[in-house]
Amino acid sequence: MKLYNTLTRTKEEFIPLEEGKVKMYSCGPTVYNFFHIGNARPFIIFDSLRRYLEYIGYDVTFVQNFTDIDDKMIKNANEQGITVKDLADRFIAEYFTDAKGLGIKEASVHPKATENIDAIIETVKTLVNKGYAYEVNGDVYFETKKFSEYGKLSKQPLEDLEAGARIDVTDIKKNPTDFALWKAKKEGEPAWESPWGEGRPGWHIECSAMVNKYLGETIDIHSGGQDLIFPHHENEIAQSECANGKPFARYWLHNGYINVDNEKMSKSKGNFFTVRDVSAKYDYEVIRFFMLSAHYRSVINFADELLAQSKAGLERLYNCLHNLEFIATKAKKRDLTPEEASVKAEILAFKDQFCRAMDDDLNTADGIAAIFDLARYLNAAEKDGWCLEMFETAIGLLRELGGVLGIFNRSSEDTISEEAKALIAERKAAREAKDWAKSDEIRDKLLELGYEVADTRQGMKIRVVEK
RNA sequence: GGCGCCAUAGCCAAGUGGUAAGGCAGAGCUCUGCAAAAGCUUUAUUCCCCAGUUCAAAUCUGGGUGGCGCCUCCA
Repeated sequence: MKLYNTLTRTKEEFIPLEEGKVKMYSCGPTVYNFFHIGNARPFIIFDSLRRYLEYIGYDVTFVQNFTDIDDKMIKNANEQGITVKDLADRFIAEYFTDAKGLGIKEASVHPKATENIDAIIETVKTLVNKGYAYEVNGDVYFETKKFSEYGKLSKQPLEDLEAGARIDVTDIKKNPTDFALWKAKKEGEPAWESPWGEGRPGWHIECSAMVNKYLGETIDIHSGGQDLIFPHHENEIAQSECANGKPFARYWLHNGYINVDNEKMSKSKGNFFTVRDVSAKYDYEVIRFFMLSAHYRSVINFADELLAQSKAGLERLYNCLHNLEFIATKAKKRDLTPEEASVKAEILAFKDQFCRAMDDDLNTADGIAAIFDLARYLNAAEKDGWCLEMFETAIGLLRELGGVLGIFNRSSEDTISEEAKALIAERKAAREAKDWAKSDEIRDKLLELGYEVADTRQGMKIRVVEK
């Protein structure tokens, strides 16, 4: 598999440090609010990468943190008159609700900064002892000048960064590009004991410390949004490589932004959407499918119309799947005929097409195209006499490939009310008796309840009407 | 000023040297008690513009034009 490495700005063949195993870290959310669709992109993308790596046989250890202590956490907790911990607990729970909806698997570990203060302090101590960091009035700063490779990820020479850095007259740092590892306690802030007095960790250090603790000194893949390249990931590299004296992450992966009306989504512009809000109109799964319909490094635009397009496309795939599952119930179990055997081989060839796409820097757009090609092939195939194994092959492959992308999680039954189920049964009987008047009457009744019925060759189809 | 990305049909989007994937929408057809849905077929002589390299360019090179982003918390 090839992956685009931000460190080298090229696509490289992915070779893990230890054969068959992948250690992967992805920067998680700061839990002060519901996450928005911009946050959702890396969650979905790198979940798909993880699923694909597992699919092709790797044993993946995936770590994603929760930043549960920082300026935004403190500010929001104060505004709401609750503790930082209460705020964190609430939005960690909300994270899991949305993540589950989006089909994002739980990480192997979801460490929290506040539960790893010891590891953080240890890392800061090491950096101070080795002369990479200095203390001023209870703050500890990393001295960027001491790390000659500083800027290697963002390809920004230190001099240029300094020239562009904001100069704050009250700044007590030696250099404008130095950044905080530890912040001295201010009034009303949560704090922990440390060799430099009471305080709390800086933002960047938590990731370095937790990567080290849960995955080790050198990991295979580190991922996140493009806007984390500088300064966050640059700083992580500086911290970890100076503390450990070893390479930090071998492959750096960064996803592109989501724009709204062609502008970056941001809170200051007021043009952001939380996943929770969007999920009220479009299924979580539609949001996920939308995110995967373009290459992860490209900028994508977010618009209602585009979600509607994704929804229609996903529906096409579901129709194919459900139709097959319906016909399969009538299939007989017997050996494959020679013709069936060759059709089966043609079906399985779509798996290769899918993997070729995914192997090329996680080209999910092409991967989805492979699934659409498979769906069209299956729709057009003459399936009347197929034996059970043929259906199992077709359905199995659809679910298998869909599973790598995290789709096909919908269960059709659970959203239909008991009342509607009774009416559906009644209508079925009426139709068998060719009582069209009654059939139409029940159809109208169901529509009022929010269910649209359609009579197809495969029987009665029920769909929940647009929310 | 430094670093970087993008421009392909009405819309979305792959393809990065060998003669334009896929999806949505549209059109035609099939099926059908009705309605609807679904399925099949079809839809770019052409890839922002100009010049160049090449037997061959959407793909490479140079120059334009337009758009976006990072360098400050940010996915």
